[in-house]
Amino acid sequence: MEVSRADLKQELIAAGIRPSVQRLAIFEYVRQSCQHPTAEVVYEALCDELGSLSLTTVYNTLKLFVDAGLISMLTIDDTFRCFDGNRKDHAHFRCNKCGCIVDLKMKNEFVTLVEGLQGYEITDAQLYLKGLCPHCCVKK
Amino acid sequence: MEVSRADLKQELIAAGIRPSVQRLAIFEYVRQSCQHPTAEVVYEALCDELGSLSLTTVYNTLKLFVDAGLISMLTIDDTFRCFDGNRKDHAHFRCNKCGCIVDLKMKNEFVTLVEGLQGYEITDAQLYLKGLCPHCCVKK
DNA sequence: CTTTGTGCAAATTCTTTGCACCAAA
DNA sequence: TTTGGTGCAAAGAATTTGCACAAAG
Repeated sequence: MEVSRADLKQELIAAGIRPSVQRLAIFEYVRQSCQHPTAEVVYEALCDELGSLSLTTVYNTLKLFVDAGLISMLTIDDTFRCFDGNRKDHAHFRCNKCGCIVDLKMKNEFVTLVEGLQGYEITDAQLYLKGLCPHCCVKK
Repeated sequence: MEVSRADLKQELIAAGIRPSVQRLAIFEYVRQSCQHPTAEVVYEALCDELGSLSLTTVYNTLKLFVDAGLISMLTIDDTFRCFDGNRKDHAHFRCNKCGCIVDLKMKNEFVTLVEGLQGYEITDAQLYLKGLCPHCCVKK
């Protein structure tokens, strides 16, 4: 499952994005993370490693990746945006109690569920479920 | 399809919410609107009608309704929140070009599409599709 | 009277912008 | 040497908070 830095670098180049040190580090971090990090979290995590990094660069870079379709932005929590490097088709669940965000596998593609899409061109889809996660259900 | 003010008032009372003039007007507006208004839009629309109304009250009230499960909040556009009074199970589409947000009918419930929900308690679901609407597809 | 609702102004937070400096092709 | 990237400080925008006054039970 682990992808090499060289592969990630190639992926950036293929998308027409120059692989600067910052960009590659941010790309690697978001792609390998299972945590759906916010820009702030990415920044904190890479600050030391990179020696120099600004939050502005993180914001710029994440936006660049989203626009290029390399990662996606989640708005499942209305109080912050987070980012997802998982390229597989999947849904998201957010626990109302502990705030965890987890990936869920799909039985089928999103659009199969929707009627009347004639004439639409769909480029992105997100299914957000909210409630209580198994852990929080128990001690409810 | 049109619901009377009296019915909406009863619905508020049933939810344990006192039907003040402002609350009833906001509730009616969001329920009857097909436009997925933002707090700002609700405010602008009702300012004249009510004579006195503050944006704070609109924010407070919409939050109250969402928490009571009377309406839902959409985060399909990451730059603003909007609200939806449509109680039927449906998905949303947002056009990347013109910004319109439209309701889409579902063939099935959201959860039927997702695997591994054992142990989860789902209280809310949103399916967001993005791309180009038929109108913008044509003149693309 | 006592609790609840409203609304102004100020504060907060997340994100973007303008601009100067730096780095790579 | 020209184009593109980074990062600081400041601006911007959406939402929330604190507090005083008004209204309803």
